Amino acid sequence: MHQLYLHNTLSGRKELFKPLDEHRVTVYVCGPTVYNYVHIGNGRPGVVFDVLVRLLRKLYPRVIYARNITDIDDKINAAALANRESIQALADRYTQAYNTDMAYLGVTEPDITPRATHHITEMIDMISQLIDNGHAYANDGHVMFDVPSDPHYGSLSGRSLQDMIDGARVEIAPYKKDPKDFVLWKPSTAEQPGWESPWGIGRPGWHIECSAMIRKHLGRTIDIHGGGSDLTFPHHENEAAQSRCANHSTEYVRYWIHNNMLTMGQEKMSKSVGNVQTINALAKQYSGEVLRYALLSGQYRSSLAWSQDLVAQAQASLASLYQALRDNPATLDEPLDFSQTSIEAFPKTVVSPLLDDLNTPEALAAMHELAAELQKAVNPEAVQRARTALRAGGWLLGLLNTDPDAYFTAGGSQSLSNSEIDDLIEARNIARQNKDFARGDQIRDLLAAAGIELEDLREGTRWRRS
RNA sequence: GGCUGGGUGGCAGAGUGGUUAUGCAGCGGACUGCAACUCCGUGUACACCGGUUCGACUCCGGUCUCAGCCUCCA
Repeated sequence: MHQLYLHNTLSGRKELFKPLDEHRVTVYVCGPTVYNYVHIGNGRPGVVFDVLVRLLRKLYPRVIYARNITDIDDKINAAALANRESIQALADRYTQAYNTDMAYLGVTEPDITPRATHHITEMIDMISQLIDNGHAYANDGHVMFDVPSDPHYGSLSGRSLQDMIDGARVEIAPYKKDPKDFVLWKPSTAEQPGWESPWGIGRPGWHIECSAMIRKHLGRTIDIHGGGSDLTFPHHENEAAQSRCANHSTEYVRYWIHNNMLTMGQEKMSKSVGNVQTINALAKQYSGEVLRYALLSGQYRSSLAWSQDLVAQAQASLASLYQALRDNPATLDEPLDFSQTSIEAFPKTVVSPLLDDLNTPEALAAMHELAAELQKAVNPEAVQRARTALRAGGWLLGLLNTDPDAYFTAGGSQSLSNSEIDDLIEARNIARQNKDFARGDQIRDLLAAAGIELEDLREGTRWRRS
């Protein structure tokens, strides 16, 4: 039996994962607010939870994975205003861009991608229930969640109400009964997007969308809720409080999983700091798998130092895995899609670290061991066995999805074409046969200058773009 | 100030009470006309100070230090 252990923010420790219903495992991850291109830091939860879901699907017959799109937000309003375009057009454009970026990183599409604007009714219903339950109050067009009414408030982020009073920077507003109360609904002006509600034309607060969409699509208690560690407080704390109170349930999320941040130098990569690298921009220089490898090179709960060096190392590391596949071609037809393959058929050395709180660095280390085995395989059976193991492990991590030859020769449209390269290689080999090594080296230098590296093998000359 | 989590070799990054993960980079060798690819070999580590222990990088205490959250944020 394969047992999955996950670090649960709720308990602060690693726990054995046991879903509420083995036949219906529910996962929700906080997606982006769509007002701009997302940065590579936003890509981390996308990739991490993609690996988790791939693994869960091997362990359980049915997994329902939802990742939301936040398309109501004051930053969206501001960006649309600045661009002089409609809020919806802007949100749609960046939703599209986000989907493109995630696909580039090899992230499998979630089963459900709920959008906040499509769930206003559900949010209003939930807010009404909170008012009826005595956990929320309407005041001056606002509806506020009554934090002191929730006895469990603070249980997720591990802070007491007293902790929060110390040095609190919460906004004190006249419509709040308690400074910690947070907004469920707020009034909109004519320029702001607004919806009819029992409290006037307005729009929802930040946290309520997740609560309402989870209840609608996944249920009152879900197994896993993921997101960045910077969402733990206040977002997830508030979300959990309102869901517990609205659902009359003590258990909202069984396992809270939070990924740590990417850093630039010593500091967190963050839009507000401005030290971000968008996936869109990185995609012009690096393949999606390289970026994905770089993201997986650190365990998700550790911060990861993002740098050009890191990506370069990821590129070289990934190339060595592909090189093993390229050096040892398949001896028979092999599958590339392992989505239907049973967990037993995957290499244990890759699966075991993943079952232990998604230890992707150790899983990648195992991948390199498998690549070394492949390089040293002495007969066709051993080659095929090692290849299959490497491919399967790669599938679980979302890597090695490309044909190795294509991986090394793709791209570089602005330099030499493949046929030009082939012609030059042929000319060089003729020169070499005639012992005209000066001419041969001249051609090799010419190709090197164009970013083409040659590898003379027994079977012939092979090339790759550097 | 409160709450979290860290400090590992040139870089990234796992892990373990006693056999120097892994990758990238470096160095030596084999292969090669020379290279590249590949293979073989190889060096540099566990912030600091105490304690527990036959033995600690790993456990405990303290010090210094870094980051995250407490405001939007993946």
